Amino acid sequence: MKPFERVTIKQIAKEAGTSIGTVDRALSNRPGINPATKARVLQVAQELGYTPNRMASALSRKKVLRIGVVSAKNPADFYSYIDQGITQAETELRDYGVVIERLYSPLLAPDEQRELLENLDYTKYDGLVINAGGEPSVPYINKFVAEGVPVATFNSDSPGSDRLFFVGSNSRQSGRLGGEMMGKLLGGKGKVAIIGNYLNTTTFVDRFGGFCEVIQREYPEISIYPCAECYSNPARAYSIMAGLLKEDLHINGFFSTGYSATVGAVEAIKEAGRRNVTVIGYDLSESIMQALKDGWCTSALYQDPFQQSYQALRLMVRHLIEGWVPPSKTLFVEAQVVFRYNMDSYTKEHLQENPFRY
Amino acid sequence: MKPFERVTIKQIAKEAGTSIGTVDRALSNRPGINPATKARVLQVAQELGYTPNRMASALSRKKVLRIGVVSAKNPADFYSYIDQGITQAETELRDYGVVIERLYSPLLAPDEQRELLENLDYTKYDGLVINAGGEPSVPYINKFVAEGVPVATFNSDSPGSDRLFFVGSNSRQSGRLGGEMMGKLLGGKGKVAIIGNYLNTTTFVDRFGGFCEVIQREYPEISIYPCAECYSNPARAYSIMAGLLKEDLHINGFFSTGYSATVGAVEAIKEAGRRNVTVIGYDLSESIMQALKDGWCTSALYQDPFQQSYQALRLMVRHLIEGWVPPSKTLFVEAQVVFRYNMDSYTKEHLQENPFRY
DNA sequence: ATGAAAGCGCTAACAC
DNA sequence: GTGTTAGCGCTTTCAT
Repeated sequence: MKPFERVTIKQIAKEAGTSIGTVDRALSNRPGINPATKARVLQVAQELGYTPNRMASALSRKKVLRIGVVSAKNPADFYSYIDQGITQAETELRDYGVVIERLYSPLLAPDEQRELLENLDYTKYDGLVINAGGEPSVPYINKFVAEGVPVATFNSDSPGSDRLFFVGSNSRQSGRLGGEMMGKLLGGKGKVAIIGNYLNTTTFVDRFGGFCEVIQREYPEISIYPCAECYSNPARAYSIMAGLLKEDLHINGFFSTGYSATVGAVEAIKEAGRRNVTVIGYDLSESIMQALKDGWCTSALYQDPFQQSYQALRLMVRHLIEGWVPPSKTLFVEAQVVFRYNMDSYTKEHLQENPFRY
Repeated sequence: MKPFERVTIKQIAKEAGTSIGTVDRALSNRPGINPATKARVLQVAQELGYTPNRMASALSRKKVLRIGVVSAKNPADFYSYIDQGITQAETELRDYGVVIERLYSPLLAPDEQRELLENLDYTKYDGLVINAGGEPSVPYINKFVAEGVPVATFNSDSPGSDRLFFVGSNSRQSGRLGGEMMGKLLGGKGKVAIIGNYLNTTTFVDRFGGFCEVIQREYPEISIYPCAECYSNPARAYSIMAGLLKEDLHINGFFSTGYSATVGAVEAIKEAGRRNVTVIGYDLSESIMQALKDGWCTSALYQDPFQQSYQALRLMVRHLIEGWVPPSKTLFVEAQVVFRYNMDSYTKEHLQENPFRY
């Protein structure tokens, strides 16, 4: 229990033979300072190993940093995890004077997002963190940035935009992982069918591409059955799968690259009672967890939505407070491999009472 | 950009018709206050929805919270990850006036830890976070706690002690996961050999128990070959494995429940050129990652040591500052399933430049 | 261009 | 038992 030991601006002022006001001007890059004094102060700060006290800074700012989070409400199954990440960031960042405002549309549909962004009073915010709706959201993001409000995207990106960074998953990488797992689980031979939500989305293309890359290179005895598209409709995925299973094409593996595709596919396999097929899906929900438990789904690849919103917010605050800039425009959170016996960590109840996520 | 909107003690004081000093006495549970006034103040605080401003609190404390972290240096391969977690916690918690002191012995051997704890001037610390050495460390931990210095353990526990909580992995659960993966990767049949570091440690017993539980219940066609002990010596694990492979007992799976066991086993399999065996190991290192890449190791179960030290520190600070108490004495971090194509996220380089771990 | 001073919300020391 | 006051390190405003 000793007094604070960190270097303060006061010490720098003394050392540099000036006042704390001037030190602040130098450190915070504010105008009204002689370049020579500025250089000297910076030099001293460097030598003393000064690190700013973020708490004192936030306290004296006397203003809150207001951050708007644009996302959706449904399907609640999925978005509640995102919301939990936001809540976590909210409680942690409150100490830094950060206030978060949720701006949710019912769905993450292009129209709904457009309307929301159209009517958004962006001048109220010091930063915007957006679960973006792809191409249609680009002009809005660019406008916000042009007007001086930094934007970060998460979960779903708007690649061409001027956003500062994107926090999400590496689809190509997770596709490769899926390929490897499928290859190993099938013992290197068989026939696998692939079903996706929309075949023309980059998410599908990347997951599919990664999957095929590995299968073709490392598991030549596994063939890939041409893929089907279910338009994010579990019922459609179900009927496609049911059809495939009936034809008996000796398919022993299914790779479904999206949430809805996984739900529908699993349902069909359960209905057909086919225990001898290996199913690798994406994302988690009550129904997928049940399938994991009952053995109708072999494994799920999960890209922790909690982490995506949580980290995007943390980094935006770092940008706003410390002027941090990302090393890359795209920041990937690790995909989690979920089997039956490590599934419990991802149930909603578990997450809610997880002491590490408070 | 508006002024702070949170309720302050000043507002509570005004509302309760008293001074901020009294409010503080009530809120911080300090003596010298009339029970009646205290109740009234608490009531008002409750009504106004007061949340303390941790920044202002840390600032005005004028003291640092000094936390000692007891751990080891070697094998550096492993402990450097633990150290990274400590560094992360250190930078994040610095704002809260937390100073961390590293107290590392060369190895985590009973004698070395005992000596370190014996000579530890625990009165210097507000809290101690210990990578404990099991039973031998219990009396020391109990003494520290008795003398008023709270203790938390991480990575390795001292179960019978008075520590506030333990942050580590759930061995039984990861054993089950290993069993499930082995069962699925072997297509439900075969013979698997198990090798561990010390057969009488709880870690081994739990991992082994979880593994057998699942294999016996769900994969009756898989037989388990009696286990071998390698005393944390890779060379010994190597010779055991080489022997087993030579005898040709039709073993097609290996489950190694510890780091050294995994390293040695993988080496033997590589030497024998046996591609047809499935190996599930524990932990990660340069050599294991190389084996994953070359296909000599199928998958590794990884209990993120970074998270263990990082979270233990965070929670200890929460305890010290907010009086938080854990919901359970044992807090588990999730085991990660690592294959070749998601391995990169766990390389040291990747972790170092990971923007989420700064 | 620079210095002095007020004050953010809280704790701790000191008066009464 | 209670009120008052002096800071913690920083930002901001107002003099100079």
